[in-house]
Amino acid sequence: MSIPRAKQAPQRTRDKLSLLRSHPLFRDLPGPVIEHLGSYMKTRRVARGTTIFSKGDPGTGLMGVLAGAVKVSVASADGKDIVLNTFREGDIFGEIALLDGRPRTADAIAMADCELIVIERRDFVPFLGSHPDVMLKFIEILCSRLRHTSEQVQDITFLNLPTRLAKTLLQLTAGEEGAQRKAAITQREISQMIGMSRESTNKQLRAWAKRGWIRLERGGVGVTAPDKLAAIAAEGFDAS
Amino acid sequence: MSIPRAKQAPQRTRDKLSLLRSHPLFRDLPGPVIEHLGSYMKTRRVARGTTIFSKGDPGTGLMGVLAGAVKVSVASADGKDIVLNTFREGDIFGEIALLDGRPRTADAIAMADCELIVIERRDFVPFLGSHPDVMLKFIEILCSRLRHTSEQVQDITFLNLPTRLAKTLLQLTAGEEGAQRKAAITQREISQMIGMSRESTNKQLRAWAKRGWIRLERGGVGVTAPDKLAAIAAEGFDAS
DNA sequence: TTTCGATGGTGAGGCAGTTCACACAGCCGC
DNA sequence: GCGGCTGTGTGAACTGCCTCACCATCGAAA
Repeated sequence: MSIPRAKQAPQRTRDKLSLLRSHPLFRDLPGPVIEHLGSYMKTRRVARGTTIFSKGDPGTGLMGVLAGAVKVSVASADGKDIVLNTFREGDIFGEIALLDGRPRTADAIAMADCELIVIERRDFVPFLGSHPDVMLKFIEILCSRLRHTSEQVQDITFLNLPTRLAKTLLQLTAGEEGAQRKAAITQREISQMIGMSRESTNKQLRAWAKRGWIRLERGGVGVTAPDKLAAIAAEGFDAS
Repeated sequence: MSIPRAKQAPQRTRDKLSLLRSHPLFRDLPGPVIEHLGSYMKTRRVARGTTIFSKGDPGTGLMGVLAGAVKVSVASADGKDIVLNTFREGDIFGEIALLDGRPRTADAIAMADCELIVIERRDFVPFLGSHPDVMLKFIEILCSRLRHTSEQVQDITFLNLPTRLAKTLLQLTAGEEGAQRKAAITQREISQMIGMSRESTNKQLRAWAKRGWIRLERGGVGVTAPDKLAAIAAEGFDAS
């Protein structure tokens, strides 16, 4: 019943080729092409907390998550962090630097032990040039990223702490319908996702825990009353 | 010496084909292809304040600015606005809805009298499919939009009012080196670009005007001491 | 087993920026 | 040339969130 420890070995639920075959980006490609791509890929295991790439690095390639979870964040001059995006099993990331060849604009850090795939830019770009259908898929991905980031701008400017927190908790635990919606994440990371201080975030979480809407554990949150949180996320204020 | 009124008729400094030929998206295309594209385009004149498209509209096409300026913004439930992006002569916008076919996620409003070009999605998508090189250009554009929006997230979360304001004033007046860097824009619009209240923005502007760093007119700002503003934008605080 | 870093919990105090309530100037249309 | 609208200017009161300064607990490493 407890939230799975992040440190346990990542489950190898899929391998390189299986990720390719099931990912929308490549799903429609003929088998030989997928195997060809697979030969370019390397896999990389990283432990929780590891920096996968840093802001300013030359963007060497495209990354995919086979197992684990990754956050993409930036740090301010005075040590604060904000999370721009998170990725989990089956997602790909790092496509901006891959596509435009410019330096990475953020850090990528493993939120749990991860297994990643890496495709180098020098291998991928020529492939891309001869596969317009894949380019179209990338365009779709970029568009959805853009919609996501622009929603983040709106959330930050329009919504207050409880609203943003409720929204984020629901997103974090989405996909685990039924029994217990829970997520393995520290409160500090949550605070960085919503762009608020750890202390303020903690106080709001406690308040909801006291009402029985969520359950708090070390390194994890469980949502027990998604409807209450959804109401706050929608109303824009905490109608206790 | 005064800031040009926004209401004056837009100068027709370029026509449809000239925009196409000079825009990075199409520059490298052969002449006949450009003329082919040109036959799909319509032009549209809109007065300052006109809503060009609204959030939720089906994304019917790609827009280009022949003359004037356009802001893309979203409104919150309680009437506040935030500007996500601005476009001026030679820019194209509305490419997200064009490319992924989903509804517009923001409003586009003419900041001055404008002349626009419009290419319908149904005309453009087939063209795109047979021009991978143009797709690559769009990928570049999307990447740079993404970098811009993610920088906006960082600015909002990390920087205070003076810093964001200084940065924005410099951007607004960039490109007008030498004599007088000025921009025709209302203070309310500036406040919406930096995501702060009009009142706070006004007070900071006045403070700088008193020091002689900027000049304020009705409907415009002139930057007289760009170096001072650059210092604030860099330092992150107002070291008077 | 002890120590130490990472995580979570909590209250007091401060402040940047908001909200509200005006007042006043230009500009536009009639 | 007269309302009315838009743009600007300004102060007082308020407030959400941050900062700071702790302490408690857990887990892993030494």
